[in-house]
Amino acid sequence: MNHDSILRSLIAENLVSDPASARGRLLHEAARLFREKGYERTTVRDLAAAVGIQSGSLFHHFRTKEEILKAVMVETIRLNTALMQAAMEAATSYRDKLQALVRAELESINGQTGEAMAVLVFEWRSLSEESRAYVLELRDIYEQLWLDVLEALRKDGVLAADPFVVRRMLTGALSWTVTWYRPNGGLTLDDLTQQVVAMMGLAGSGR
Amino acid sequence: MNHDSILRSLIAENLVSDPASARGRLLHEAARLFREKGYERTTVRDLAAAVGIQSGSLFHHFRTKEEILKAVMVETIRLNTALMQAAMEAATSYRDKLQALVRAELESINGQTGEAMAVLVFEWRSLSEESRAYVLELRDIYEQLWLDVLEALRKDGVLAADPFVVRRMLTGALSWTVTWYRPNGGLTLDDLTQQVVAMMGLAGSGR
DNA sequence: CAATACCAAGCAAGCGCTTGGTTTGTAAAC
DNA sequence: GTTTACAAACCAAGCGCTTGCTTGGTATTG
Repeated sequence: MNHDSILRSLIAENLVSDPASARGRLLHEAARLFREKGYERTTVRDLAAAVGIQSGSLFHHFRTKEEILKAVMVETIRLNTALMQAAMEAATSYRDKLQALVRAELESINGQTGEAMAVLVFEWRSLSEESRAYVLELRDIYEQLWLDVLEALRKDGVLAADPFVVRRMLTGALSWTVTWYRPNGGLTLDDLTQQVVAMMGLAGSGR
Repeated sequence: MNHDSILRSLIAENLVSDPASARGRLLHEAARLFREKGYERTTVRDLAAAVGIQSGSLFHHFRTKEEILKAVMVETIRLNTALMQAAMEAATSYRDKLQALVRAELESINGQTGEAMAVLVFEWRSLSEESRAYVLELRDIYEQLWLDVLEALRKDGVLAADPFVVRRMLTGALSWTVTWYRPNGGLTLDDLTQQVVAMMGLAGSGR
């Protein structure tokens, strides 16, 4: 299962919007603007202008501005959970599974869904109580993928530290790359992946 | 030089505000509110109410709301740069210096200045162009402390990875602790420091 | 008696969102 | 193959409210 076929099946199940649809294009522009200026500094007029409609017309697609933020986050988590699951299942050893997870998360943060991932990291405070609860629920599924692999590595004696702590450190380190990593800086995502794995004393598993 | 004496000398040089002064109390409350709700969602009325004055009276102390954000950030960097410098100079070996830096940064993120540090991480987009340039200038001084130590460790062959990459990964991992670490969770900052150092293959240097 | 710190009141601008009505796309009815 | 029906998509206008900030005046302090 490659990136495109996973995306297509999620669209078919109505779990994420088709990027070509009106809704999909709006969500893409929203992610870009939220990332660039922050949710609060982005006005509904900005959002509307970005897709070439009047501000009032937005409210035929979403009931509130916050619902747009929620949709950006929810669809991003859904897509990346699916991508991550596929990347992980393709690997055989737990060491390779971890490397696949790191690579996939770096990809999701610095690739196509990067803007939306940054929104997910930086704008969660602008969510309402209920939206936040729902997003956290989805995030837990995502996080469990990591913990399963890290716990297996620990049982095998490959990992000495607490899986929870390690996962949290990795979350910070990887998501922070969004603030500094630039693909055309001579450093590939594979290079980065290698450095991270090496940093954990798990180097030498090939690339 | 301990924490208090460093703070006092910075106050004497007018580089940070006395926490007991009107300005200092306002900045402390501002950091708390910016952290809790975000800069944009915090109104000047919120800020004024937090220190028990009218919203208009704020503008006798600061010309704009943004100037308050800038002051929170600038004073926090100044204080933590000084604290970090002291912590580092107290250590003898480079390995111990790194451990001291990690410990000091965890302290700054999760201790007294934690709220302000979180603001520094999450709210920089709300700064004006000029303020941002100034804050970045101060940050560069701070970052150089880290790079000097990491580069020395690399020359000694203790560290295999690129100091820039390592520092950035550490920045992410450590600043992210602000979102999950709770001191009364059975995990001390010393424990965390140990785990970080161990994660880098530099364990066994005592605590 | 000057400077500092504050209050009470409110302005202009920008905000999310609503409203009433028009255009566009689609598909059945004739 | 034109007409009719109807919903979805959109526009133009603007309402009600909140925002950062200003103003003119009054205590408080050394």
